[in-house]
Amino acid sequence: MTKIGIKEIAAKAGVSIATVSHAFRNPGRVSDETRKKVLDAAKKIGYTPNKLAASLRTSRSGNIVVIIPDISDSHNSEIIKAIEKVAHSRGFSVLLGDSQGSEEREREFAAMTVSRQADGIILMSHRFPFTIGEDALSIEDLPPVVSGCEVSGYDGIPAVAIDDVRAAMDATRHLVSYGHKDIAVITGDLDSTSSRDRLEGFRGAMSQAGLTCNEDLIIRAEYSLHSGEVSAESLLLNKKRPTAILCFSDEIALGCMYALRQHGFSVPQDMSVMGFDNIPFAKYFSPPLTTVAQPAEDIGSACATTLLDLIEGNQPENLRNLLPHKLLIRESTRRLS
Amino acid sequence: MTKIGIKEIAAKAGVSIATVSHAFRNPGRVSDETRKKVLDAAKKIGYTPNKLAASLRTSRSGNIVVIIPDISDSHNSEIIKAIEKVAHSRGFSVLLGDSQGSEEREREFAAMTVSRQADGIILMSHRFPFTIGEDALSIEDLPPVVSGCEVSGYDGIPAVAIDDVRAAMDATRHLVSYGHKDIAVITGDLDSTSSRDRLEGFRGAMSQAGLTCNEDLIIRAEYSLHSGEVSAESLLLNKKRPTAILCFSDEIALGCMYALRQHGFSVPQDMSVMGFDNIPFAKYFSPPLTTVAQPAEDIGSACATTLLDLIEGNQPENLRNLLPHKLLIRESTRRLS
DNA sequence: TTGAAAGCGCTAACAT
DNA sequence: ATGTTAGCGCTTTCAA
Repeated sequence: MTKIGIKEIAAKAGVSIATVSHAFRNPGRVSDETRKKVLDAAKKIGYTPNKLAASLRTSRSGNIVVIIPDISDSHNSEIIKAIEKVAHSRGFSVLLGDSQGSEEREREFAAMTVSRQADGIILMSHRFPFTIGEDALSIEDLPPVVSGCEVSGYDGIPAVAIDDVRAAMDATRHLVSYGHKDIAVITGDLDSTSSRDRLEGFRGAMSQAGLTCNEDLIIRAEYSLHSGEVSAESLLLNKKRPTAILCFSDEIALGCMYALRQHGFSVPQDMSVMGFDNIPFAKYFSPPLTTVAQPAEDIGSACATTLLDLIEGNQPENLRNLLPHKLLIRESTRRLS
Repeated sequence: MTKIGIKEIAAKAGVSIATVSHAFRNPGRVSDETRKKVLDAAKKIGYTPNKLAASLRTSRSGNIVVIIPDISDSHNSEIIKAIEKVAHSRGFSVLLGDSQGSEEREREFAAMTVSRQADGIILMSHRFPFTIGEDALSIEDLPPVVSGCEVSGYDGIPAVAIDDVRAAMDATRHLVSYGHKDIAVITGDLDSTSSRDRLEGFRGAMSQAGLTCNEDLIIRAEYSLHSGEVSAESLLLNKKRPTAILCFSDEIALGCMYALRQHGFSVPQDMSVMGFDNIPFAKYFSPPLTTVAQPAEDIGSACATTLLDLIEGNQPENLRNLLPHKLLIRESTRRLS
């Protein structure tokens, strides 16, 4: 099979390569007749443009990379699915940057913009993968980046998120309204702004309610089933037991409920448990999980839309796009009587 | 900031551009001294090679695309995570091809190989996204493809999978050994070989046990929580109720248990439920789900390894790579007494 | 409306 | 060991 490119089509259609190129991407600049001729020739000969060559020429790869700590986390995979959907609809492809929490990998993925493999970055990690100066970059010539989870310390970059402080307050108030006073919390990584904000919201709501937080009941964990399980166990060792546990992710909450069950506690009779995210499984669990829903799909879409706008040269009007959260009261929390 | 490329480094280091190129990719062909000079210059000036240009020249994008019906399905996301891991370790990037079940999208993603955006395809969907002849391709010049889930009808392409027939037999035998005779099954899409194979395994094991399958108890569904829920409800309408339900995915099983609970049935007291896959949540569920574990991570790694070998010109020795499954008996099935 | 021609930044013969 | 040079396949002025 002889290699086929724009040249072969040009020959076949009896036009110049420039015309072939135009026929494909600037249909307006060629007569309908020639365009048809070209398209026919292309179809007949089975031609697909080499996107690499076009990308090199235009310095536009048509790819975006999404840097995400763990793609198998349910909440994350919902988001990335939404990202892919809008990217695809706008002619972009998405490169998967599962960093497994490693900063080095995050930087490698981020570097794909400088090696021209990607035109922009969606950052679902809390670290910023460039060092101004050291990467020989000034802040102006950072590649297009949007954060989907509140990067710490870089105010210039657009971010999409929920209001974590208020979301955690809402969650806490729910527990308080159910009569809980001894409330434990299992956080995510406190390096991330979102976890810190949620903790702040929790403390705020507690103090507004005139309740004191018992610091021994605040466990720092990771967003995973296993971490939830382990954390719950350590909580059970505490001499002062909580009556409710607020978990900063549904996976944590589910792991937590598992551990509780293993140790003979039933939820919500013996202890109330709340999650965060509203992953699809939350509703199906037994008991169905009370949680603060994040609009995962909207977050993903908004990230992608913002990034693509940025790539296409439109600054977003507001850098902080706060999406609404929603308290979902199901059956894992109960009113203390 | 002036545009910087290999030329600038060459100038800065006082060598030719060929030498710069070699310094980066054929370290053996330059003296240590010059190489150091080049690397220093590159570092000082903040240079990263333009991979697009290299790709165009070598016709190797360094990308693979994974076509998958739903990336937010837990089992799938485990697999894709493993794929990403080995791809990354071998210097490849992965393009996400979430097809949402659409054949058209699958073809679009597959076409990324012909437009040179990807060097190969991992197919987690059961449809083959090329039509020999129509895509003006003969079977020889298909791009490198490996299937992670038994594509129907294309024997030539390497596949990685478990032995679905035997896996389903093992599952069925477990149920039978627990005294179940009226066993329902909720399948996945029967267009897929794996679902059909599982069904075949089920029937085989039933007949080996001298039991007859009640066709009314075989429900065709999709691999999702919701589909499991709906299917279980339709099962409950049946006049002859099963004592056990074999689900062809854990998500189906979890959805199924939810529906059962909603209707006042408790698992496993009133009905036994089994899943397939062993997604991380399976163990954490209440009751913990009895299931047939698939080695998701190994499947992903094997797919990626095979594909990359293929891309690098090595034919795999065997086209069918069958990985072991494992029966995991937990608490969602009970012995009939 | 169409075509000629100059690259995009790099790789890899081939020559020195 | 290093340099010269001819492209990879396309886009895009600029001129006809």
